[in-house]
Amino acid sequence: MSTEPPNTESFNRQVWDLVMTVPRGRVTTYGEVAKKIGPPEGVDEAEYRAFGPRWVGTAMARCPEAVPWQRVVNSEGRISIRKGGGHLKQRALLEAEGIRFDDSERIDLDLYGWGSPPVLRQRSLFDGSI
DNA sequence: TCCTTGACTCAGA
DNA sequence: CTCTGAGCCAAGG
Repeated sequence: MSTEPPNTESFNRQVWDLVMTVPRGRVTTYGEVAKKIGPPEGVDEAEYRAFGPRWVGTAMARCPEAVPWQRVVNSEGRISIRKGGGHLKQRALLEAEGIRFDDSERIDLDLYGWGSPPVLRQRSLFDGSI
């Protein structure tokens, strides 16, 4: 098991359900999603820490239409590039939601991260600072 | 059968 | 900041 968890069906469903709750204009990471879900039965913590994020990525690669897949980025706050050009559409969708990318193609997770403080976001939206 | 390829992350150098 | 290795497996060419 590495690219896929023991019970792929169940794990994927959990990933999709969770991502469904990420609000418009916000992003989360593969690692954060994995952490919130926690290791499936029979998978020890160490292994899950190592592969959970990848399993989430695999799940996202197969998500249903209704899932806001564009709101999941990597731990650096960058869009993971893959073959097929999906990353280009992802960037467009995120910008359309009001998410800004800095000069190095990175999203400020303190600002747009799922769990970031509202205060920070408001101030930034107001004067463009931070 | 062998080799490549995955929507990841973190620690080290 | 960049680049590697480790973690370690299934599917397809």
